Amino acid sequence: MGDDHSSARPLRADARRNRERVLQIAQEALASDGLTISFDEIARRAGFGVGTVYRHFPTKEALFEAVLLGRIERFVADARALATAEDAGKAFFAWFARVTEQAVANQALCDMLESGSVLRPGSTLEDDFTAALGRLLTRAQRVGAVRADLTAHDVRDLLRGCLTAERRARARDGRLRMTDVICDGMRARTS
Amino acid sequence: MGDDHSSARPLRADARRNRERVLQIAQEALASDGLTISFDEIARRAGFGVGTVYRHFPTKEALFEAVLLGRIERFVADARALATAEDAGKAFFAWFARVTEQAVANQALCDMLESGSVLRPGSTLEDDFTAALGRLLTRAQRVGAVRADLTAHDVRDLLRGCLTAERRARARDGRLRMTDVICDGMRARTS
DNA sequence: ATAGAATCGGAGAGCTCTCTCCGTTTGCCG
DNA sequence: CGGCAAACGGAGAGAGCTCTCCGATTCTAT
Repeated sequence: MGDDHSSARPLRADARRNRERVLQIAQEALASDGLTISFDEIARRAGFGVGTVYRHFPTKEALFEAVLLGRIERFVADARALATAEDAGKAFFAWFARVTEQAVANQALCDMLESGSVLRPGSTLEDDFTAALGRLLTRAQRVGAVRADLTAHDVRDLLRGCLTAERRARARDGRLRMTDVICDGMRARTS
Repeated sequence: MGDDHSSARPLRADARRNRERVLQIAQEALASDGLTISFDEIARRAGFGVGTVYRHFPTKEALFEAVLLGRIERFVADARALATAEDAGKAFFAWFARVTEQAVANQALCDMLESGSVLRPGSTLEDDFTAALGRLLTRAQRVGAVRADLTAHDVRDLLRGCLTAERRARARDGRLRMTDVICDGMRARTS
């Protein structure tokens, strides 16, 4: 997923190793500390000079994207895979719970999903995310599993809120899942 | 509220005027920009040197508390006033919606309610808030209006999440209220 | 009006953060 | 093994933030 601009020239062996190490450490640091962690701090934890890290990733944002974009792309892929499931209601709620579950364990992922746009303007990932979500939603609404007045953007916003709530609840004791409550709220009231 | 340490000596007339102006500007700045706004920026907007603002409020936090604490105290007071309402379910949901409604219009209030503790450690406001909320909740649960498995802390966390979601939704178009969905999720499923 | 106290203004200390630059070190190939 | 391109390290520029200090200014009591 990196910015290999491949076919240019293969990285020297030590450089490739170091690049991997930076990604590994950045991944851990982002999961525990979120997007506010400083670039210097990541370099320090990885045991490199800050210049070395900048050699591999030209900006802080580039490094963070290298770590996190794949995770979000997988959410989109999951949604697409579930778009043909038999039970549309179950598929929708399973996806919602799965995204929450994964994101809650990763501070930076939460920050990114909660923030205004997943990426710097110009990317289409945010749109892909909402579109894939929208297909799950529409099918679930068609079978009467989800309130008909919700849009994909509404669900997107509820997901943000769910992350905020669930993360807090987990920090306390994790007994009750806030996600359950919010999913219940999205269910159609037909029955 | 204020740190008047009254009965010391009355402020000079110009100083009192300036103090009021700082509070006024800070209130507006916090509502629109949230807790991340800088102290210098508030001084600039108010048209004062930064030293003047520090004369009135010894730290950034002190200024922010002077602006925001009263708002949160009013939420607590509202909850206490509603604790004797006839319809316990209606009282609970009305309070929840009221807090959301007020906070959503004020970025800094959201930041404060969503952050870990309302105040620096040592204050009891956070506890008062949760306790007052808890009384509304218990009464609503007793009449079967709210899921029995929710605790006051759960509702506190759902409120945080609701603010995140609702603020986003409002920024889009404000048609559907995310608060409705989350309140529905909190309702008992008895019927 | 005037002295003296209260208040103001803003330069700047000290901190953190992102990112650059370049002298030093290291891996690679003939 | 020798030489050179590639990679490394970290000092430091530059920006932003909180907060302090003290000379300049303004109010007020007499």
